[in-house]
Amino acid sequence: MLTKKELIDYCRNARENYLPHFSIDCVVFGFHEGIMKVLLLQVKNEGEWYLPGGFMLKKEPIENAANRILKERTGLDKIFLQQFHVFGDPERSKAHFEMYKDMLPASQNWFTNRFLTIGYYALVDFIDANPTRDELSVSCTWRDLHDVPELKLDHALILKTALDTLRLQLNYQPIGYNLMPKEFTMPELQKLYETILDKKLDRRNFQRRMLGFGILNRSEQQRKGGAHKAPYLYSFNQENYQAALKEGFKGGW
Amino acid sequence: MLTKKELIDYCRNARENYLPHFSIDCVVFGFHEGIMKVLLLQVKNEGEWYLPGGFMLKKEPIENAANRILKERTGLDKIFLQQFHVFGDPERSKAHFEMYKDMLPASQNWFTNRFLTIGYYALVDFIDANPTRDELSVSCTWRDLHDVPELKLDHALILKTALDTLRLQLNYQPIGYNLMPKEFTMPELQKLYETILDKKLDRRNFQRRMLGFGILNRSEQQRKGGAHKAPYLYSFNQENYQAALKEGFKGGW
DNA sequence: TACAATTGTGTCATTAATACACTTTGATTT
DNA sequence: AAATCAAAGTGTATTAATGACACAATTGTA
Repeated sequence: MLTKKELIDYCRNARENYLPHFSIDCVVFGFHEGIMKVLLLQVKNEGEWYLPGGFMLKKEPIENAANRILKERTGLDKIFLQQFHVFGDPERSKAHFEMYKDMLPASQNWFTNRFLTIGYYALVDFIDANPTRDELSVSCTWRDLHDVPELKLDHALILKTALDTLRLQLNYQPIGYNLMPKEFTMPELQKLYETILDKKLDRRNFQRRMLGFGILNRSEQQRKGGAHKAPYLYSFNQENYQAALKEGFKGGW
Repeated sequence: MLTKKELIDYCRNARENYLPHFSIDCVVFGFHEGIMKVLLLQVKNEGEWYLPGGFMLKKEPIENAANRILKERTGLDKIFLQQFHVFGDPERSKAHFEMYKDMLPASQNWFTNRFLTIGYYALVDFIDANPTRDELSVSCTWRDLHDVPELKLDHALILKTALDTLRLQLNYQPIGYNLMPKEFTMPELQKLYETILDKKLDRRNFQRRMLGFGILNRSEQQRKGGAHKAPYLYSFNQENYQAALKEGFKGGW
């Protein structure tokens, strides 16, 4: 919770620079070696958690704002980022900013505004990220997806919707480009899918299907050094990958 | 184009009632007997066309606003309505409201605001609808999807995105509930799909697949009176239909 | 040198999708 | 009343995709 002075400064700055009534919330999914986490921030003095988010500069494209917010929290740039829904329940933020209600008159109080939030989800390799808290939080950390604490506002709904959308997306979009190292093995890629879907897949059928998409190049080299049979290395075929991102995989009608 | 007096009234009313910077645009697809149209309005004195849209009351849920706008333009209620994207290019409305720039100071001029628009698409039977113009338009009419005039703002992009989303949706969502009469024949339903996809489908394979979804009940009766063999009548199985709307049809992983 | 663990590859059975062909029916024509 | 036409019902052979499963190959370790 902010002090009155902090609140005044925060609100003045916000009113000057940001488009009112809009916020952006990012569900940042972090992957690495079969682990899936989500980036969360913890509110100062309260212990509650929330999704990384922020506001849009008055003349900033939405996409840029989402990228900027993501860069501020993770240091990462040019990552997979996708708008998936707008959450606009008029009461969505009311209860959570009650405490600021009497500190400032409503006309100056940024937090008593109604906010609609545009949900984005991002996929990153959490090894590359450098989680950085914002001015309202005490910490910014990766949390295991199976161990997500209570979230404030409607952020639990936002997270769930993002996950549902991501899983649906797997059916007609390639993923993995900046989640995997340049070269990776098929079992490694499979682990990514299993992690997102939270279920085991058959090794052989996975390989067949994945190769069928035509977005992988197999290197002549193999990954030596493991304790067992050396797996082949693959990389994404950029041309086909980008094409598939646009066109989507086959599908239905 | 509005006169100065009209502009002043319009802006005063808007500022009092609506949430600034937000608009909603609806792509209303109208179907009937194998014809697919889209609802468009024509600007007063200009001839340009645009999608039905409007603003959100200060405390109104987004969904309600979209429904309200749709009801105002079509008289229809409780129809399939789905949010699909937010369009937020900071310059998206600039050029189109140039003419109002000098009529009113920016602080009072609703149109010089930056607007982000939330795109919804709706599916209706255009026989049921009663197209009604809004105060900025001279007419509100159904236009054949193959004969869409030049649209103002980014409405051509919005329309295209809606259509792409709808076609994708067909793969994992049932549609047709308020587009078909209570009872309909399989060829009639097929025509709906063909119209949306803009391509011919095989009669026999369509039937097999559609029945496989399990959302249809076949009536004992047949539709007599046609010039040829009497087709069976089907209706949607509400329980399964609603379930499929929520769960989606099977699909991939 | 045998072993354990992991990867590569293949096959069979089942299901889904595609491409067709023939029969049935009911009004219309002769 | 019989023949005809056009639309609808139903079926089948072929191909492709998916799911379930088995075995051989490789590599470091015991």
